[in-house]
Amino acid sequence: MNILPLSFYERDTVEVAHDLIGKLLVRHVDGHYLTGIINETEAYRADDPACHAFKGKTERNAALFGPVGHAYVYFIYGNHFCLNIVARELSMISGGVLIRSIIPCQGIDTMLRNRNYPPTKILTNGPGKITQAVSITKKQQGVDVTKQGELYILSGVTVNPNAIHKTPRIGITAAHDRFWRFVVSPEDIQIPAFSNLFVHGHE
DNA sequence: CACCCGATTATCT
DNA sequence: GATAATCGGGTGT
Repeated sequence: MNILPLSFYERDTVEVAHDLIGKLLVRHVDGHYLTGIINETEAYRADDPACHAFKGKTERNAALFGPVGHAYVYFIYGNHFCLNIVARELSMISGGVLIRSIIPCQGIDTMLRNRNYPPTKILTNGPGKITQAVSITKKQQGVDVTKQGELYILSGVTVNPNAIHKTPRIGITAAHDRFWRFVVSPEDIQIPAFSNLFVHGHE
């Protein structure tokens, strides 16, 4: 179980979005580990009208132009935070991968409390739900997820490529011909019984 | 389960 | 002043 290195994120944004499926998102907060397998992502590339960075750099989207492997967090609809990981080829000026859904693994009790006890099935199946469940706000703006700290990503599990579906991205009208959303149903992810998915720390 | 709609505010024009 | 990479509650099938 290894942390994903910088080089993982220094590739085409769409490729990284695809490859993040099956990886383990780890949030370490208040002495608790809150983790889940990433099962839905979307790519947003600089050359793409749907990307926040398409029209250039602003205060809000600045992190998208920063170093790869760092978090870009934005606030939307007056209520919700959404988590992206900056990823791009060196030739691209910006780009990021929106984490849309995770399968809760560790710290489910805390995540349930953070979300006011919904059915576990819908605990973290949306970008705004994930950030609420694992306590991510703009305080995590720019966090380096290639370093073991408050937020990072581990290698996770292997996913059958045939189980990963490609669709247009959710909630946008621009560039609907780009199938840059990647999703796999929880049933199609094998989580080994005696897996090393459990993250251990000093508690 | 599918669709519809209102809430709520940081950010940009 | 308008907009938004969403959510949850409501209604109807």
